[in-house]
This record gives sequence, structure tokens and C-alpha cells, in this order.
Amino acid sequence: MTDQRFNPLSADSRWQKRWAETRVFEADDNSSRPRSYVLEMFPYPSGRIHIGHVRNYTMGDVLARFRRMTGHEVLHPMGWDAFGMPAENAAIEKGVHPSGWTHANIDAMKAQLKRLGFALDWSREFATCDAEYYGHEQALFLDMFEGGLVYRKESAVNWDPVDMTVLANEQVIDGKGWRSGAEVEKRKLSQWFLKITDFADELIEGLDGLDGWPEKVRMMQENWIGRSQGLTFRFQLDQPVGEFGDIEVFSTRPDTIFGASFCAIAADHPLALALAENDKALAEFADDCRKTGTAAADIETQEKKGYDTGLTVTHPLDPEWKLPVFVANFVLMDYGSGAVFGVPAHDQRDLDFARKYALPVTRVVAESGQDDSPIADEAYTGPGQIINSRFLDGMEVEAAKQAVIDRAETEGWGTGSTVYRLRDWGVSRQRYWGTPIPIIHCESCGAVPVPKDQLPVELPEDVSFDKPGNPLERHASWKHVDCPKCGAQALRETDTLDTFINSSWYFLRFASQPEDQPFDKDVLAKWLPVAQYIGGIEHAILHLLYARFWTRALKSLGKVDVAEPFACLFTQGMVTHETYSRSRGKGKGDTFYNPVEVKRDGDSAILIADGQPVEIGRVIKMSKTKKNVVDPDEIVDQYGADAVRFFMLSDSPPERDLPWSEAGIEGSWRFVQRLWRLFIAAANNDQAPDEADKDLQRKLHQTIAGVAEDIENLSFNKAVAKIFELVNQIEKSADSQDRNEAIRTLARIAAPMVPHLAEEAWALFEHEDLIANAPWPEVDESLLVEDEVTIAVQVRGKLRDTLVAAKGSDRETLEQLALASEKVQRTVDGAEIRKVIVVPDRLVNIVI
RNA sequence: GCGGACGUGGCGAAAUGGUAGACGCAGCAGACUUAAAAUCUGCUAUCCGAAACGGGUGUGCGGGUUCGAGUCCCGCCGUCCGCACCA
Repeated sequence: MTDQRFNPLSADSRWQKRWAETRVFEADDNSSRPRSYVLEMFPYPSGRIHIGHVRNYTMGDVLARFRRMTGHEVLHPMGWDAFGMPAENAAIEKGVHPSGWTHANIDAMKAQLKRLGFALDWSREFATCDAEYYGHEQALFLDMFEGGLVYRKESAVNWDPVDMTVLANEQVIDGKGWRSGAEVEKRKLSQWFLKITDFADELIEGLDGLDGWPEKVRMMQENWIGRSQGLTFRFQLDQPVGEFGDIEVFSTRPDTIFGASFCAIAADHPLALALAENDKALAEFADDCRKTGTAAADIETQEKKGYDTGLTVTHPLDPEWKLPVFVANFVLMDYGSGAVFGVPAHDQRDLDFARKYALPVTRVVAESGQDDSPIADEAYTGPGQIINSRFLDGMEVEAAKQAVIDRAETEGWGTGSTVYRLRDWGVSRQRYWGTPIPIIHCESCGAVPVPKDQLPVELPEDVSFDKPGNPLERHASWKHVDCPKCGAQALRETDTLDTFINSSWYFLRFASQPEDQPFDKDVLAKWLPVAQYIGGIEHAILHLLYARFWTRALKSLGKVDVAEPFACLFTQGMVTHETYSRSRGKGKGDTFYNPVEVKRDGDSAILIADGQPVEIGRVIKMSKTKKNVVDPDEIVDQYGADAVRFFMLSDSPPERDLPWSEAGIEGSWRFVQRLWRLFIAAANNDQAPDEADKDLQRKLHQTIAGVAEDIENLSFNKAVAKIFELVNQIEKSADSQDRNEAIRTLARIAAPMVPHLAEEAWALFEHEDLIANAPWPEVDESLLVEDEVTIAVQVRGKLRDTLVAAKGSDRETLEQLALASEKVQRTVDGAEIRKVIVVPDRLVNIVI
């Protein structure tokens, strides 16, 4: 006798074991089937899987399983983004070795993932902290080094005083470290850089081809790279200062060059620094600028301030025209050349500045060819015709830009140029738990790459974290080595690589992992690009830009053939939950409670422990600090993997946030049981009458087609709704062989979402093989079409009646049927019919 | 400030310019049961109406295009996200 209830406790692990033993989900590089590489962003091994991972991986899993069923050879791998600071923090706080901590976390999280029944190829698993992986990474770094894409420079870096490390610009948010939240300081250090700016144009232009990416992400990347085109030229200083005879400026508005009324340079500009040496007031002003420069959350309200240097420069188009030179707080040293010419009439900042320092304001662009009135409080930045500008007068803005650039280039005082917001990628980290940079510093030979046959440069195990800073610095036997070139005593580089490098090529290693090289180019060509990449929107810029850069860089070195690593990208929403809290009193903040500690009742909630009310807060992303988290293990214990998976896919569109609710997971659990009852009924029902149920057949085939389309579009919530509809109709339909057949097919339709239940059903239906190997059901196209359709009947666009007609009825027939309707006649009430609009198989609209 | 997305029942949401609210949750009523759970059946946008296989209204607000607008266009309001003195 079969259990009347589906028991995930025994079924889940049984099928998980079966999948592992039969190795069904291991991808075959040599398969002749069409390939599909489905990838979710690999997790950082923090210790526990969180519900966001479950949602992310469930989506990828449904697609991967579906693609397998539709005849694809699927690569669906998993691994660990295992380097990074939390491991070192744990080492410092708990005295455990980063490696031990990380591997324990990986073991725990892998067990959690396995319980969810994901169709993953575990044979390709690796962690980025494996010496084998980072050794190959070092080889790729050296390839880039030899290819001229790596350089070292002394530069002011963002120093996080809490984490004691350097941060990339992207890791500094509002002047604070992205992880520690500490105020970032500027420090001068020798750093390794990757020339991502060499690829700035490619990275922008490549976005055009990424049709499978969200428009939003493409735009964010484009803005991040921030390309602008304009004119670069040099202002000649009328009074040279030491070695400085001129000032290089950049402008995107060379057309307004005759509206210039001053030149402004950044406080950190070399000329400003030189002047400040003999000018105490200027030095103080520059200090002020630097202070507000980094701490500025209130940048917007900050007043435009300047310091008149007393110097003047000559206008490039008029030797008689002199412009004053200011040091200004709104000019940034790290953009363009750190100097600008100010055109107050057509730039708001310049206008504010000019008003403050009583500089001339000359309009040089006339709005719509007419308006040449003086500028008041608002700069004019729109299109128009150039005026007051000698040879440019009468030109449109765009033509004038080109005219000035042409003139500058002909006369040799300037060039058309492009500048980017994007900076080169500083990859050095003063950290232990990362990929060692494979370089040896020799006094006579300089920076010497470690010979490739000596890779990997492994992290030493015997390190201690009882002092702040990088333990590699203090590890004498690791640090002191002989120069590979001349044999003299030399020092190993003690910085490690930014962990974003680890995740910039892991998808290549998943696809091909030979021992002797990072990957095999020919095998990569079979799998890349990733057909569908799924992850969080928080990686829209950093990770995804770096991964695109690495792929392009490796292509330029001839290492790979693909330029763009991810053909389609999907960014899923967060899992959210309301918060429960009590105030601890004025100014003391709140105490938060976990949902399991709280009992909800209508609009209020109480703490189970003391029966007293707690405040119900906003529905926000699950986070440890707000305690509004649910533990995946606990809910899998309670409901089984399939109910959890099903809930992750239901209701909310996958790109939007999913509000977690107890009622929701209960509903999914009930549905799993409902399916199970159908499966049992069909399995024990050989005697069903052999009567055709055309309606049910049609619904079945519509569902097969509809669910397939929805899964392909990652519209899982719609696929779920269609499955519900089919189940509703099956339950209402009379006992028949058609009904049994529909139920058997339903097992395959639902298999990608609830795989354990589906395997159990498949066995119940006496199949020897796994449902994981079963094909997606064929659609009988002839069954998709309805014989009869419901036609809407409108009078003046308002619905008055509906009527049922044979599909494909001609216009005449429909019109006659509609006009014959009693309700229509009542509404028309003898009025003149001016027009009748007939949309076949859809509606009739009678216009009176 | 600039750029973008979004706004539909009590809630999550559906809807190639063609019957708004499919499907789920919650709720209400009932069946089964000694009882509970589980399960099953029906109802559930809103207003008027005893009810109607009656009517009105309705997709943030105001206009427009169209025989017909949740969907397209213009202008507001609100929410969220990204960038932010970028020359």
C-alpha cells in the first residue's frame, strides 16, 4: 500500500543519493547534443546558506533541469568564492586558521545545498582558495603581465583603517569602506594595476550586443565607465611657475570656448601643490578642499569656492584674451586632467562660481535661434545656435564642437579626445587570505615574474594573526627568496590579489579544468558563453564588469575565443520578510526578534516567550541584524525540499522581491501533497473508463507549451500558475484514461520544480529510469486550438454581452450574432448603428 | 541634480491595444468528523439593489490618440534603484 502522504524526509535523500550514484548531472564535454551552460553566481562560504541563495539556485536549477529534458547537454556547476576578509576576521577573533574555517564552512554549506536537490555537476566543484585554482590564476596574471596589461605604480589609495587594507574606488561608498563602514583615508603605496581602461571602449560597445542582459544593468555599466568626448588643450601660463608653463584642460563643450571666463584647477593639481609651497593661504584652502572632498555626503549643498592664484592664462584663440586661474573646490583631480575652463553661461557650477567671484558671464548659445537674453540664475545647457563666438557664430552646437576641435588640431594647440570615469583596477591587497601575486622584487632586476614552472606560489600555512596587518610581511622564510633571474637575494611580493579576480574567471575553469593549464581553449569553445547567468543585482557593476574585462583581456592574449562571457543575465529579487521589534527606550535603538519567536494574529503580533506585543515593521530584505531571517535547513526539515523550491518560484515575478510568509510555504506544502494524491490515484487506476476528454487533453497540451515557454523566459510564477490551472481542471474532470494520462504527464511538467516528488511519482508509474532522464512531453499542436471561442460584444467600447461561436467564424456571422443579442438591442435601443468593428475570434464592437 | 524602473482587490500578482483582476494567499459560509487536523464544495474589486444570466464605478492623478487604453503619447504625484561637483 502506497503512502497517502508524500514523505520528503525519506524521499528527498533517497533520490539525492540516486542522482549522485548515477552521476546524471555530470556534464559531458564530448556530447553531441546542443549545449547549455547554466550558471548561478557561486557563494562566499560564510558558514550558512541563506534564503536568497535558495531562491537563486532554485531558479537556475529549474532551467537546468528543463534544458536537460529538452535534449540539451547541460553544464550546471557549483563552487566556492573562498578567499576574502571574513576568514581572516575569524582567524583574528577566534584563533582559527582561515583555511580550516573556510573548509568547514564549505562542508556545511555543501550539505545544505545537497538537501535542496539541485541538479549540479559536483565533479567540477572547486574553491578559489585551492592552490590548484589560484596557481592557474597566477599563471593568467603573469600572461597579462607579459601582455602589458599589468603595471605597478605609486599611488594614493583608499586605505581602510579598520580592515587595514586598500580598497578599489568601487569599494568606497560615500567616503566609507564598503565592508567596514570606516572613514577611508588616503595613503601612498606601490600598487599593482590592471589596465581595464584599455578596454573601456570595448566594454561599452560590447554592451550593445548583450540583448540577453537587463537594460538596467547595461546602463549602469555604461554610466560607470562614463565615456565623454571633447577637446583637450593647453592653456599657456602668462607667468610660468617653475617647470609649469601651461595647464592641460579637458572640455566636452569646446563649442562654448568663447564663453570662457576663467580657468580652474583642482586642489591636488601639481600646479596648485607647487604654488601652495610658497602660499600659506592657498595651502590652507587646499586642505579644506581635501577634507570636504572625501567626507562629502553633502556634496550637493556644498558651496562653490575658489582661490585666486593671481596667475593668468591666454585664450587659445585670442592672444590678447587673458583668463584668471583659480584653485576651485569643485574640480576633481582624478577626472580628465584636473583642470577646466569655466563657461558660466552654460554650466551651472561655473555660473555659481562666476557670480561669487564677479567673473563675466557671456551667453554663447542662443536658445532656439532666437533667445539671446542675458543669463540669470540658471545656466543654459540645451541645444541652439552659437553667438558671440566669432567664426562659430550661427553654427549648431554639435557642428561648433567639431569646428573647434578641427581648428585646434590644424593649428596644433589641442586634440579631440575621450576621457573615462573608469579608472584602472588596483588589485593589490595587504592581506593574507588571497591569491599571492607571483612576483619577486630584486634590487637589480626589478619586478621579476615567478617562472611558471614554479607555480603555484602557495600561501604558507604557518602564520599567526595576533598582530594587525598582513602576516605574509612577517613570514621571513616565505618572504625572502632568491631572484629567479640573477640569483641574488630578493623579496617576494607580499600583497595578494583582490578577490574579485577570483570570480573574474571561475566560469571558465568550471567549463574546462585540465591539470597543466587554467583551461583548454577548445573545450571552452564548446561551452562558452554561459547561456544563462543568474545572480543578485548587487553585482551589476563590479563583478560583472571585471568578469567581462578578464574575458576580453584573455581574448586579446589569444587565450580564449569568446569576448563576452555571459550571453544572458538575470538578476533576481531579494527574499524579504517583515520585522518584529521592541524599542529599548529613547535613543537606545530596537531589539529585533526572529519570526519563529513571534506569533502573528491579525494585525498584531506577540512574542511567544512573554505573550506581550511586538511592533510589526516594514517588509525588508532578510538580514541578520534585523533578525527577519528564516533558516533554509529548518524549513527543509519541516516541509521538504520540493515545497521550499516551489514556494521560491511561486507568486512573485523572479526579478522582484519575494515576501516570505508562513502561509505561503504552507500553501506550497499543501500543493505538493495535492499532486501526490493525484499521482497515487492515477497509479492505482488501471480500470478507468476509456473515454476521451478533449477539454482536458487541450488543457494538458496548452500547459505543456505554456510552462515550457514560461521556464525559458524565467517567468516561473506564470509557469506555477499554469500548473495550478491544470491541476484544478484534472481534479474537476471525470475518471478516464485521458485523466490518468494527464496526471502521468503532469509529473514530467512539474519535475524541474519538484524533482523529488516527480521521481517518486515516476517510480510509482513503474518507470525503471529516472524522470531526470525523461524527455519534456511533446506538444500536440492540433490540440492547442480551441473549437469554440468566447466573443466579447461591446457597444461603444463597453462590454454588454458575450457569445460563443465556432472558431474562425467569419465577420458577417459574428456581426449578425452580436446584433441579434438581446442585451445589445436593449442598449442600442433603436439608435443608428454607425459602424461595426469585428475582430475575428475576439470581439465585436458596435458603434452608435 | 542627472539617469532608470515601477504604481492593478485585504496581500503576492495575471492580462500580443480587444471580456481587468487568471493563479495563489488570506477571509467568509458549508460538507465530512464524537472532536481536531487534513480534505472537499461555494463565495470573495467596489457602489446602488431583496435579487437579477441588473446597473454604475474602477488599473496613482489630469489630459490626449483610438471604434476600443492597465497597455501608446504628454504633464503631474508617489515609491524604489543607480550615479553624483565627471568639466
